[in-house]
Amino acid sequence: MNTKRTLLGIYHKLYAFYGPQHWWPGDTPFEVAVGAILTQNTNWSNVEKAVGNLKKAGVLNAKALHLLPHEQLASLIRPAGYFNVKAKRLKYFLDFLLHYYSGSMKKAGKKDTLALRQELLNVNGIGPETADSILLYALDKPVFVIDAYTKRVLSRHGIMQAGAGYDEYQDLFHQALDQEAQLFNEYHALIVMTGKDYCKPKPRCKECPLEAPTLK
DNA sequence: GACCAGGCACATC
DNA sequence: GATGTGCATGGT
Repeated sequence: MNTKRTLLGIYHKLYAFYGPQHWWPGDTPFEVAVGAILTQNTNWSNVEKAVGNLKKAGVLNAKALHLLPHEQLASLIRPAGYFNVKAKRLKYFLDFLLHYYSGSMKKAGKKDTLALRQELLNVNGIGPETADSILLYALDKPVFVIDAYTKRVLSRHGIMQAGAGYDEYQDLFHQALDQEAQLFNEYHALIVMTGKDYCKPKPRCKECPLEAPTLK
């Protein structure tokens, strides 16, 4: 099987069907990074409410957010769910960003990509998907983001084994595609779009594998 | 009322 | 190393 051709074929099909996605919805790199933490296992519309609260309160910047007491921060991001956990995770990220990069995403973006990725992974509350979302969507680095949808779509089509890990999925895209942030940006966003059309795998589910209409 | 959503850390085996 | 569990709101 020619993986490169397969992945490019899927990309073009999705792009033709859905069109450009213009991700990530966020005004600044910092807002994108905050959104990446808030969206963990959460519907985006809930994240929008939380981000809206932060904006309305005038605290959507590293220093102000860092000064906010836990209870106030948790209260503002409540609509995003897991608000106590996410308040802590935001604080850990802010500790990191302020300490090493003076709170500046722009400064962080000047660091070597793989080195910065490792630094982000060392922050409690930032795992591979969140780190890569920040690198790609906030800092425009060519790092492919793997999420539950990516795994579902690729495994459902037999391109990857269902049990494969994050790095295996990511390697597949990195090896098959040109290292272009814009391509990775659009492709992952399109996978999320079509991924919503795939049923979540369940034990004894007779509908699986279900192919999304766009890929048939 | 059940299920799902753009995860992650931690405990336990 | 693999598996299970807690975290929580809001839409369908």
